[in-house]
Amino acid sequence: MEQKVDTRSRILDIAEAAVLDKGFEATSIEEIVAGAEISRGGFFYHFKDKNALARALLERYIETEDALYDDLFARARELNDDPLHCMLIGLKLLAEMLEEMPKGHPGCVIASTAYQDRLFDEGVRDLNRQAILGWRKRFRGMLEEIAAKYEPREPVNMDALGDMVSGVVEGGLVLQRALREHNNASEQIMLFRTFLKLLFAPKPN
Amino acid sequence: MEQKVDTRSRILDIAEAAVLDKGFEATSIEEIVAGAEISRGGFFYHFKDKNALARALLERYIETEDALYDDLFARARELNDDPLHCMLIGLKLLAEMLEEMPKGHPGCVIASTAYQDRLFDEGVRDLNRQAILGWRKRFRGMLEEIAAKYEPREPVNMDALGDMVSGVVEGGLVLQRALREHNNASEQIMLFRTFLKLLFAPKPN
DNA sequence: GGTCAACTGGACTCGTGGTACAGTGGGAGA
DNA sequence: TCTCCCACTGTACCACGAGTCCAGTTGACC
Repeated sequence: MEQKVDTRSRILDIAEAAVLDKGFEATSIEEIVAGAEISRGGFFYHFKDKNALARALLERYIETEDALYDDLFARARELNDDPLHCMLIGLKLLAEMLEEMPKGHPGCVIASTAYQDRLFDEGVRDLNRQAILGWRKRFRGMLEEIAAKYEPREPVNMDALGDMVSGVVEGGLVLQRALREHNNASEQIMLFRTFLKLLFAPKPN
Repeated sequence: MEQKVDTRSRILDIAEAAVLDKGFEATSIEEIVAGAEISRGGFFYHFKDKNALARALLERYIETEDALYDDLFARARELNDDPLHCMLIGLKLLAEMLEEMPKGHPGCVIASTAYQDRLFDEGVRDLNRQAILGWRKRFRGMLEEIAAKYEPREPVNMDALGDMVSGVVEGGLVLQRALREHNNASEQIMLFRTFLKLLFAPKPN
């Protein structure tokens, strides 16, 4: 039982690193089994095909990402009870976290699968969709709390504003991947933070 | 001579549509030659391998994208000479353009290649990089013009702010791809526009 | 009539995904 | 201690797509 869990998650670890490094299609089962020191048969014992691997990878990724957001904004809330300040602190923490990663954030599995989605079945695509909708809901909730207290200085679509957190992170990750820089995502988050500050700043009367 | 150009760009047309639809790796040479009604030999006569195809695709994409931005902001400038208003009009036009595409924007080749970049050689990756750096320069220039006239209400990193245009578009495209919605990118651009409005709004004294 | 660019078409190699299945080693339960 | 089953190993095999090689064809133009 221990070994089962062990091998399976070892496969996932190796696969995740490889997929984030060079993309799903470019990662061969051969190199995964070599890295995990198992046989090809062993791989197919755990995952019926590459699609099943993709699904497991996505599930795990979304779970840890969600946990990370939970933790981040819980800490922010401890530091300040005001919804706006809590959001601003949370974003700052997120930006710092992204920046502290020595090689930069590995890149988001979401975007990576979104652009290769025909390789996957409907289930995987739906997982992807649900993850983003989940983040929309999460951030939209936080933003509405803010808006209830501080009237926005310009009219905004709250769903879109909630999406902007994911969008800015995804976009930043695309940039830093393509540019081979390492702090674009965190800078983009900080700009979004500035946007929120301006949007919800109390009107000078 | 005519036929050469004709066949080559016919290949590129078919390949571009297929790549944007399902990703580079998922597009087989078989289907490209079937679509273009040529033989496999004919394909390899024009492109020595898939990498050469990717490069040509990227070059063409970047060229048209640049031309589009040129055109868009030239029209915006005609409508209003003030740098801030010109930028705001240009962004509005961009958002409208994205929205008018019936099936939504096909998705950006940049992001798609960024997440599969190990399939390509250094040249293709560099092309990608240069394109984004070009956009950074373009938008940074426009933003500096604005900042010279309207003092920003919050300190911002101008390179990052220039990148935010690309980032917001790329991020929006990732979202609409994954969500299967069709106006996320344009909404994200409109939010960025609101950000600029707030950032450069003249201070009430 | 000869040359060359732009192909066609077929045969072949190689890497990768995926199937099938027989066998094995070790731990848990009877 | 025997048995069973889980978690594999190892091998053989197929399909498919990328890429190579090359011999031959067609049409334009000098």
